[in-house]
Amino acid sequence: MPRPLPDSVLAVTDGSPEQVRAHILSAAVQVMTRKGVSAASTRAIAEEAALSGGTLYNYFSTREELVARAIVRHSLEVTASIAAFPARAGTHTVARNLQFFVTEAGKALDRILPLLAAAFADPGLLDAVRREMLDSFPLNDPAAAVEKYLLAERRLGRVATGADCRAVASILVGLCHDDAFQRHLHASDERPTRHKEITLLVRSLTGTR
Amino acid sequence: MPRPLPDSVLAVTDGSPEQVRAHILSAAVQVMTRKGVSAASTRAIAEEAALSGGTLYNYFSTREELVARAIVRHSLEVTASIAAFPARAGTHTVARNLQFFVTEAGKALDRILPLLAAAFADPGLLDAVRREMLDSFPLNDPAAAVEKYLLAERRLGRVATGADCRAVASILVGLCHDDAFQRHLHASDERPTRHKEITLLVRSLTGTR
Amino acid sequence: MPRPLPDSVLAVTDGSPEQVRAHILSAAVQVMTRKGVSAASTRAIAEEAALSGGTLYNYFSTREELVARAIVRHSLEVTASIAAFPARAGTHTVARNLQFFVTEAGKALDRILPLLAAAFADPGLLDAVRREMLDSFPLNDPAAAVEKYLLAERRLGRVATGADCRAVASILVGLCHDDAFQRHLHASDERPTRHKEITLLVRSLTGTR
Amino acid sequence: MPRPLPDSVLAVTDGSPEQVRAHILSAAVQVMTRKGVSAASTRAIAEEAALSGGTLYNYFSTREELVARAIVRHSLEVTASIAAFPARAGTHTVARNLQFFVTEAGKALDRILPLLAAAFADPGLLDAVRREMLDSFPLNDPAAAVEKYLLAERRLGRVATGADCRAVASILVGLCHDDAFQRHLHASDERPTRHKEITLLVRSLTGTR
DNA sequence: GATGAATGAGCATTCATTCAT
DNA sequence: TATGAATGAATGCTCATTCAT
Repeated sequence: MPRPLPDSVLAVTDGSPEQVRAHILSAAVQVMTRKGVSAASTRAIAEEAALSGGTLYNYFSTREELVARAIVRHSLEVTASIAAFPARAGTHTVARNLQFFVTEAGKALDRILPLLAAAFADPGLLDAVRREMLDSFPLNDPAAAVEKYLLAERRLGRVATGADCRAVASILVGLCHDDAFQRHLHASDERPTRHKEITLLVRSLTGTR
Repeated sequence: MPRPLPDSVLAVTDGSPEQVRAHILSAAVQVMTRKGVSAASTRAIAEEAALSGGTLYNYFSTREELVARAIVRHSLEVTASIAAFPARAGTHTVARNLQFFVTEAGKALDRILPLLAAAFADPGLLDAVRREMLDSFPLNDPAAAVEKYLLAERRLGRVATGADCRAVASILVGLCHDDAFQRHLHASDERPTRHKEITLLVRSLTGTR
Repeated sequence: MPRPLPDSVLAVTDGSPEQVRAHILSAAVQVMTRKGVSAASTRAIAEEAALSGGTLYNYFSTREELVARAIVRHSLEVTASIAAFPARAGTHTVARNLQFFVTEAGKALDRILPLLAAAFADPGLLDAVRREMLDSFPLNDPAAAVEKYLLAERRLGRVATGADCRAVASILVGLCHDDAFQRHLHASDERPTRHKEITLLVRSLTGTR
Repeated sequence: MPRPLPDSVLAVTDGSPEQVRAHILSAAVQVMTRKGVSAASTRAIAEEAALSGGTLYNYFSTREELVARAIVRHSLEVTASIAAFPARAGTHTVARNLQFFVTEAGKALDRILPLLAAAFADPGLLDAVRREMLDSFPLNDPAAAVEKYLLAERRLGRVATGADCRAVASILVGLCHDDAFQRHLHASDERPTRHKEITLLVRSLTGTR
């Protein structure tokens, strides 16, 4: 019988469907990152959002849709900083910038991986995530950001004209994925610097021997 | 009606504990790959194995142990062929061999990724997988296999003396991980050839420009 | 079909949480007294209450809590009449009143004993019962009621000044326990009158020989 | 396929059905007293007896029969010492002897009560226990032992001729039951001496005021 | 006889979803 | 429109019992 949204919700939203939806998604992200995706039951999300369980269904049609949307939204937020990477062109050294990317992308992946892993483990959820990604496009494409950065450096003359920027970008992102994968698999906190690989790539980019 | 294993099980095993255990693990892998790890309930596994639910517990002490063992065992089987990769040293061309590796490792990863992802999504299961991996050591380490291959090529003179074989191996494996990740995330069947990246790596290996 | 309580439940409650809780507790008592505490599974209780199994958990957090509460509540109800016993002081004869107590307490114990026995047999349940008893205090203490009655009789002059009322009360309650125990152990319906023991006690109380 | 009983069993029995049965009952008693009746699964009993689970069914037709028999046997053993009580007639003082009885019977009841409680909680088991008791008759009847003791004292002149020995015996046993009951219900280790009640009884026995 | 694996009903509990209020 | 109680299927796991060997 109680009609208005609880005060605690109105305190952080204007009560509009969009904002309430966003509020619920934030709650879902909170729960998922704190306790894991499997702990993100509708009850837990509703509690975190300070809403009744039934209310969720006024904003999302199933738990799957809600969780998928939360995963994608969180991924977008976490990778947002990557969009700024091309702006580093011309600053520091190329090697140091690539190193920086590996470190930052690594941190971002650490936060995303558990959520995407949960999606990979559940075909229905994975489908929902895919649908959601299509709607949310363009996703932050890390390889594209790196390529953009390298092309800028090429224009600045800090990278050889013939360098295959796309290939180097792909490789760099691959390294990040590998690192995150290994870290999770072996419960390691070590964050490899990838010095040697970056050196190899820089040589390739600059044409030095 | 308690005693003999059902005919359907005896048809594919000799009834020995080892084979029954393997049969159950196969059933678990079947279910997990077909329906996702989250659908691999004890009931579903028992049904797939054509066994009663209680019987599972004569062979495994918890569902977690059973699933973890199935994941690790499947991973070992799928990556077994990688151990043979170093033997390609001296055959074909280095580029073609690396290409071959990317393709084969990609196929293997496609089969493993969903299972490992499920482990990543469930802390308890991940722990069990780690324990299981320790028992099953040595795991097939793809980067080590590639490095071994490259070192052999260097001995054969097909790779420059100064080439950083370890770094190239790391990069190659990173590419594979990235490919598999992208493929799963986007439900793609495309298998990128990674021609350009391999070219870059070969140049680095041979010291050509 | 999720929402309203079934008609059969609304027929005996007003639908308020307190009454539904009481209804569930009654169902639990029914099952326990009819089939034994070991048969009081959540399913059986839910069925007796004409509710879905999950609904129980909206009113009690575990089966143990539910069963313990049912046991204590039932015990309180059954022993409620004992609180009125002291009011008999001055009426009838002391012997007849003690006889009356033995009979009434015996009937009450017959209904309680199997439930308390079940608690004795299950450490976890026993703990829960103890906790519940603390909350429900003051429990009806039969010995205290008898002592209170005897002290009143002493004030009225129907019991000798030097009589040890506490000791007599203890003894009387002990007789009741013994009777109930024997009755249950031997599936007997016989209700011993305890004439001779009461005579002995009355002599002690009145100082007659 | 293994035919003979395991060595560990043959080490403590002669392999005859009676002794094997007794061995199994001992194992059951061990488990029940150590872990509680609810932990006395057939598996646990078989393990304690160092026998295969199926073997139990060559000696007992159901778990219920086995457990009931173990309970009754244990009760007989524990109360065996009571048979010796009448021999105390003429020694010490009557009061002290009654005190001794209360203490000893209390200890015995503490060991029996959890087992009988479990039986009271489960109608099927209780029936089995009753059947078993009929077969095992005569049970050690504590009240009868006390009465026998008191009659002997009467013959010795330490108890008045007119004393109602039967009634006093009943009362004393009732006190023991009550004590055990209270102890279990309140998780108490206190063992009340029952000084005042015994004094009352002794006065009744000796005709003193 | 002794074995121990197979059985499947049974257990307490959780959960996404619904819908009368 | 928000609520929160009702639902009942599903979960991992245990257990007494059977019976081919």
